[in-house]
Amino acid sequence: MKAIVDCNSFYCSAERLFRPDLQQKPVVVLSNNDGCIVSRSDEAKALGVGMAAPYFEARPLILQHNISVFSSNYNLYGDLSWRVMETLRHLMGDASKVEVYSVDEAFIDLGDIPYESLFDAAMNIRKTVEQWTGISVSIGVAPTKTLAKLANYLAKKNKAATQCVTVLATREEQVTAMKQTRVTNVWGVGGAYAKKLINLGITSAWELSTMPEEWAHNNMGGVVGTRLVRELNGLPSRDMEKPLVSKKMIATTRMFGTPVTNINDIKEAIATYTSRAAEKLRRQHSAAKVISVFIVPREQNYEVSFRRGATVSSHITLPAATSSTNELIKPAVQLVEGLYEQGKTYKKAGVMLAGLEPDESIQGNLFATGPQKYQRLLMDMMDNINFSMRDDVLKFAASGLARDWKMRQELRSKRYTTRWEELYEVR
DNA sequence: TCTGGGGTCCTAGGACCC
DNA sequence: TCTGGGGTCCTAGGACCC
Repeated sequence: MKAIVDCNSFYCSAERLFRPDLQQKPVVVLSNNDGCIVSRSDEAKALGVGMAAPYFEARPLILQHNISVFSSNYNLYGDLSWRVMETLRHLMGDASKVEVYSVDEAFIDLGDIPYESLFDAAMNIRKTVEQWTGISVSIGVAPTKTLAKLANYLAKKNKAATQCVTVLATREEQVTAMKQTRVTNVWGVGGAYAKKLINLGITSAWELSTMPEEWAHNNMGGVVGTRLVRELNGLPSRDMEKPLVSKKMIATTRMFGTPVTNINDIKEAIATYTSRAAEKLRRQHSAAKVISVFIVPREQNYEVSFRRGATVSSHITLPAATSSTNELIKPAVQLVEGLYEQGKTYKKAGVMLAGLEPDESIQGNLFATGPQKYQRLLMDMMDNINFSMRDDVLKFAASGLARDWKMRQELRSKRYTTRWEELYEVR
């Protein structure tokens, strides 16, 4: 049996942990650039705040009901996430039985716990996590990951009745649950597949489970579709996965705080994103061989598109993989010159590093001269200082000083658990 | 009128996830 | 005026090989 443990309104719960006055009160957390709402407490949901609603649209409602608003505080969420996952690993007694799936979710391998004990086991996990970390979670238990996600969906949907734990151990329980669940709420069914399915008159998870595997293969992304149908039928087709040692791609992309027309501003932003991406690269001891850059212009014709114009991107394959910021900034900034068009207004840009390899296996560059040996030392020193002091004490000149394009983040709480200067104070 | 049968590797793009 | 950011997996199709 497998379980999925999912933190309830994670970002909101994290904010409330240090603001006990907000318990039982409506809270929302915004995406980067304070763009849209990415987490809502139950109270905020009940007041009608939509998921992923643009902040400016939800604002009247927020003011009307005095809902508390926070900008994203990823230092805080990252640290609390780690505490939750550590608790799960401790409870399972074996880290390999816990697969961290996202910042607020983990799959757990419950092994052969007898059916009648599953609910109590899950409840014990739920209560321990809450007691040790202050974060409340919901748990779905079933023979496959997809059914566990479905169980979790039902647990969250009716917290009072389920106490945030749903077990789908028998086939009868699974069928009943699937009949109650719309196909759009199945894990792995997104917008495109949902449209196809509904056109065919398939509206419930159960109906999807009765589709022939061959149909799923031909219409829902090949093996992905086959696996999905099998999982709904209780046949495990997605194993527990080993923790990913290192990422296969690293991206840093941001909306601009205000739209940008000047190429130098874009270059500064790209240089800054490249520095950030290179930090991530070094943290996982990788080096990148491919760097790509994209910029997104604002749509000129507002009638046609409410969002953005066509993204333009291009990439360069480097002669040798590298993890040093200055070697990456140069090609990145060059790419901007090829993409930028005079007279256009841009609203977003990003850098992606790919072709990643372990940094100890970088092929020696035949033409390397003395100073290159010290690159790594220099980078390590920069990373250490930037981490222990405040962000970006040390940076490359290409990143700029004024940074008019920097994203908005006006309502961020303190980084209570990761910065000494921002510790919680008790008077 | 006729035009093999395998392979591999790479990239772009679609779909999904939280 | 204002709509996020960071990932993964899979497939199709082209280039190239013998």
